[in-house]
Amino acid sequence: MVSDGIDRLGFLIHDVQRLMRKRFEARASGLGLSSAQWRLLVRVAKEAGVAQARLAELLEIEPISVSRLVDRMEEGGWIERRQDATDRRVRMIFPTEKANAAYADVKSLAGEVYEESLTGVSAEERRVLIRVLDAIVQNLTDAETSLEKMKNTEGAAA
Amino acid sequence: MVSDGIDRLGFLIHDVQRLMRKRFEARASGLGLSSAQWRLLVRVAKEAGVAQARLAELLEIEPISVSRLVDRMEEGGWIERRQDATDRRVRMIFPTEKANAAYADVKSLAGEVYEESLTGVSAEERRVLIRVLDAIVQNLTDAETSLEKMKNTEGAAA
DNA sequence: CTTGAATAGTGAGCACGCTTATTATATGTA
DNA sequence: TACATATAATAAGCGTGCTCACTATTCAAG
Repeated sequence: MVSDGIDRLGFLIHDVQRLMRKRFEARASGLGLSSAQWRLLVRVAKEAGVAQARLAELLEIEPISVSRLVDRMEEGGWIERRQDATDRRVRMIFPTEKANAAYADVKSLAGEVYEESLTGVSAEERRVLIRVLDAIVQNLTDAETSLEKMKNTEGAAA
Repeated sequence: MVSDGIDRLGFLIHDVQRLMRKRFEARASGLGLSSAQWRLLVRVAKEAGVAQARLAELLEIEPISVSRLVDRMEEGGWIERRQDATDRRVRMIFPTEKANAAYADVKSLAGEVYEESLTGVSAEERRVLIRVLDAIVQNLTDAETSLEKMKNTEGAAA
């Protein structure tokens, strides 16, 4: 069926993501913190000293993307790299004082963007939205995982 | 309130967008068509001869981004630029035969990704999802517009 | 006609994601 | 111990978005 709007799902998600990012960054531009940097900072604030490889898992991006992001954030004074004493391959990531000081402000700023986005959307609709988005993430993550596992099984079987 | 999950809205939207894009491109990689290129192609298929500036409006991206995208799509043989006879500034964009031939296939492929994403999501939940996403786009687009227009005039809300 | 503003498109250069490949270090095994 | 494999991080280079600046062209006054 076409009239249900599902055929626009990809376009809608794409538009919403872009608009929310732009809105957030317009507000946070004074701080010099992008939305990608904010996502990383949330993780680092909750788990100071986390390794880059672990951040890549948590953020579900590639390790190389974390490298570059951390480069810019270190330059911006948001985080710092430290050597792990027991494994010299590892760079542990810590938030700076600047990051800790800004954290609460940026979080409330993000909340404002969410509220602005959801103006006129009922509590029940909000619950459904979050539930469905969670389900989509689950569906696509599962599918990805099973694809990867099939590749391995294929190799073993052959 | 934190426990309703709204504080994760930005992260969720971001994750869903990224996962859907990756999933689409994994399937369309054989064709050599990215999701951004597919978005543009949908517009061009519906309105052959559209100017780049109009495409930028429709896709809600900047004209320079359209330029680059059209460069790559022209090189990939998906579209072609033609001069407008009455306004020599304008480049009119037309789909190629290759694009017309692939259109139905790619569209059904996109539909598959949507269905896969929404596995286990009820018809009612899907309606709510689309409705709320539309509302968010409206809220953020309106806000953007009104911000620009109301830079100097405070108050006087409609 | 001439001038000035608006519009269409593009160049340069940045952020943030990716794939592929490389280096340094750990770890498992013969 | 020595060698193969796995893991952590980075380098090179691409796609897609952006801002800012620029050229070419059209249009609106005068």
